[in-house]
Amino acid sequence: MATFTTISHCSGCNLKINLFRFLDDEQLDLIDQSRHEVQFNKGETIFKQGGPFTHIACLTSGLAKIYIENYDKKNLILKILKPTELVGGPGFNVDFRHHFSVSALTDSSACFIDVHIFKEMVAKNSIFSMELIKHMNMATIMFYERMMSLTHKQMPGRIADALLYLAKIYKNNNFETALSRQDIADLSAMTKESAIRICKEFKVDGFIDYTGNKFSILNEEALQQISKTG
Amino acid sequence: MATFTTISHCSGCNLKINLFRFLDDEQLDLIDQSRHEVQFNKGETIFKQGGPFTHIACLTSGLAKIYIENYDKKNLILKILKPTELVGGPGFNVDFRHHFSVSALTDSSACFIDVHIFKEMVAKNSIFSMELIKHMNMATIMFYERMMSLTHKQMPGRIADALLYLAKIYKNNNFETALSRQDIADLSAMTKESAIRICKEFKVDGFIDYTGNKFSILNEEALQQISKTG
DNA sequence: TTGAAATATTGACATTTGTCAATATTATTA
DNA sequence: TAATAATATTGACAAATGTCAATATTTCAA
Repeated sequence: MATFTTISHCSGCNLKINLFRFLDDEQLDLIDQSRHEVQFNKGETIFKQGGPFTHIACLTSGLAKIYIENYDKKNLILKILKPTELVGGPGFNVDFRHHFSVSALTDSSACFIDVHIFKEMVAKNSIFSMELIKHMNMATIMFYERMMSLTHKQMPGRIADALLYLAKIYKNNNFETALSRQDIADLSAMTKESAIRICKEFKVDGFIDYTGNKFSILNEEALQQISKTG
Repeated sequence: MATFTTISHCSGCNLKINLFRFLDDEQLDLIDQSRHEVQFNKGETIFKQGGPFTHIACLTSGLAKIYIENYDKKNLILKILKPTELVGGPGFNVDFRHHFSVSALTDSSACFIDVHIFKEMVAKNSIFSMELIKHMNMATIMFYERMMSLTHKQMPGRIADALLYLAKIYKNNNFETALSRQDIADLSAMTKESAIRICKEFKVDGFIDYTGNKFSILNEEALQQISKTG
């Protein structure tokens, strides 16, 4: 079960969060008063697609996946969330519902900030709102790349992208991933069988190696090339 | 060649543009002074991907496509732009470059607004900035749907989506489209041959009819169903 | 009006990708 | 620890999709 705890103060944490740099002390206090931290176990849902958008979350530890759920079972992972990234969603100022789900890939903790208070910050602090817009636009730019990768590359290119992305997430070409094979498939818009097969090919070709969930990228240039070729 | 003209005043036009409702008269005047209108011939480029993002555009007549260009030749049409929609892009507040191209599908005209002035409006008018955020988020929500359609549906589902989208653009189930078959393919993330084949199937099945670029949706429910089924 | 040039259509075929079922491996719990 | 469930892997096959080439049709300019 998710449990509640309290950590010191936002100000100790906020330096890492790009956006909150732009709040003054008073505003930061206001956020600090309203926030609360929640612990999540691996697999637990942080935001549920379709559910009410009452809080912005900041992942403070662990790893989470942001994904769109489908009528059938085919999910699409939009992004892997790592500390100390913020997650809200496009329901902000629209319908205040979640348009994706977020769930913990590992035991995690997240700070929740009341969206009304967040909204007030945006309305009252124009520097903050300009930065929020920048933040949203950067997400959109990444999203465009994602879209091109998923719609215009064949499976090897998409798996190469996924592996390079994971290496970036883990900040290392050797990483033990919390993602299942199905997650890797959901990140690459293909079936898990296909994802497994392409990974195996890369392994046979000597571009990567792995045992279980421990991956090593042995030839990053080759993967970059495959990513480009599509 | 594109030519310059002048029309009366923004205030005559702004009622139709959701966003500009939230500017006061003074701000509207400021925009009015800086704006200029340009005529585009069919096929001409309005914004070029990679180029400098100096102006926001508002399509005042005609139809345009917003698309991402690829290293090879495979473009992806993100959306069809119709009057009187605004187009800027995610380069705003980020790198002030265009991350997609926009080109006229028919002879068109567009008003250009200096992005510095636009930015000032956003910074100075919090209602306007909140609405801009809403506007951006609505685009993102539509984009998510697009992404799921393109990555998780098979070709018939994607073509059904494209045809239903076009009917919405033209506000009629009978329309003569300015899109080429290649455009329809670029909207559906497939080759033009495949797009043609699926359209033909729909025609044989009696769901649609067409001659040249004149399309009729005869059985919208069937298309909706195919869209759902994937 | 006529002849390029561009666009659209079709068919044959190869390739890519998904499906399904069988089996192996790993994690979890009684 | 053994049994069970969940996850991962593999192979055979079917279905979906792209490629290429040939031909038809339309558009546009001289």
